[in-house]
Amino acid sequence: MPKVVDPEARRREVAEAVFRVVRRHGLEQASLRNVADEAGLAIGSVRHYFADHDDLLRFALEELTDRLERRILVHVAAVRSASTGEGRRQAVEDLLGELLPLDPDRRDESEIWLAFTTAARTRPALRSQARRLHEGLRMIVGKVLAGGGVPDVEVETERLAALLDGLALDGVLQPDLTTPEVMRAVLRRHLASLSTG
Amino acid sequence: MPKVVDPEARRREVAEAVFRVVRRHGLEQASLRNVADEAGLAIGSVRHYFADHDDLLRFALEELTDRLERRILVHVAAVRSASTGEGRRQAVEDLLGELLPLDPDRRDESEIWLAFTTAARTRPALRSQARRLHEGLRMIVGKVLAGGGVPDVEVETERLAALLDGLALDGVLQPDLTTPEVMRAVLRRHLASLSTG
DNA sequence: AATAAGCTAGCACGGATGTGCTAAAAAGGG
DNA sequence: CCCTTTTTAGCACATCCGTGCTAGCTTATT
Repeated sequence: MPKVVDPEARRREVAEAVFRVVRRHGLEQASLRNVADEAGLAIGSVRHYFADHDDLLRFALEELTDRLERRILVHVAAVRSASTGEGRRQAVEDLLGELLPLDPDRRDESEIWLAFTTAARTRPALRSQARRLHEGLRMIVGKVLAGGGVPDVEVETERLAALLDGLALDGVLQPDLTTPEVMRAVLRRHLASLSTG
Repeated sequence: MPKVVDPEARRREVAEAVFRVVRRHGLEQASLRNVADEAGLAIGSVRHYFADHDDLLRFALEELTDRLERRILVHVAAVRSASTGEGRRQAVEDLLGELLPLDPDRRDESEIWLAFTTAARTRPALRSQARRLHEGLRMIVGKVLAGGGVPDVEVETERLAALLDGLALDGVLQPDLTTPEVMRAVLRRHLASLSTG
């Protein structure tokens, strides 16, 4: 009977506003007021869709996870179909590159990822989702390595995953030093050393 | 004529209080009030030693940098003196291990490092010091690799530095998964692959 | 003992934050 | 057309923040 608004779509729009605020001014500035302003809504409207502030941030992190997962899954299929050799090498590089701030879109996503995962250390509301994201990434990396016949999969998984996390961190915090070219070169070098070593 | 208090020592004590608050509750909780409470001082006393809030955080980050630098420099000498072979390998591992959360002390330091460097992205007051820290670490890693006769020093420096950053990040955020043993194994594996590859 | 300076304590202000609550507005089904 | 229910808007309150000020305390020197 009333104005019908897909509540899930609305929540996603608000999450987008959260992302923009976080990118520009950091997670600690993602207050209800700032987010509502950024979304062009009144604070009361935002609160109608979210139980409280924690609920808002939690949903935003879930949204980020979903988006990332969707993007990665496409590449997983590509790696599977690219049977072997050079084709597979490129597919793996493309897959892992999705986790690095190589272009403006992925840069935004990495900035948001970094803000949320680090915040999760002291924000209980974010911990479980941050944990899920962390484990999901390890699972993907582990499967890629196992599929490539890399020995010592456990250590190598953590090594590659840590390298990706570190590259993303550096690329976000010192983008003029850790440029996309540098990140690509490092990733390629690492993958090459896994094949020969 | 008045009670004489070494002001620099006082500033360092307050910085310690900042560190404790940051470790426990995050950088965004390091307000003048919380820090003063933690230090057992009145807010007015803290403000007597620091021009403003930015000055406090800036000094704390400089203090962290100094402490880290002092610890690393000892190991640099050790690496230089350990001429070659197994002795050098262990010395290098010990040096780089200082940058990882391998024990409670270094864990504290890594937590604080992560909080400050990530905060520097959106806090202008911290940017220059965070930059200096970042570059200092690269310099150390670069020299270690060059001294070890590693080819492609530039790419390898960024690769190892990113790996260390990533390991520290994971060790801080998921300490039950990325344990000291895991970190040590990954670091050792990486260093080994540099020698043989 | 008097004094002058460093040091400590804390009040007051304007602004921001999360949340409880109320009331207006909007719009599709009767 | 009207009514019901979702959606929107916003006020009010307690709390916290950084900072400008102003006193009072403490103590080494004269």
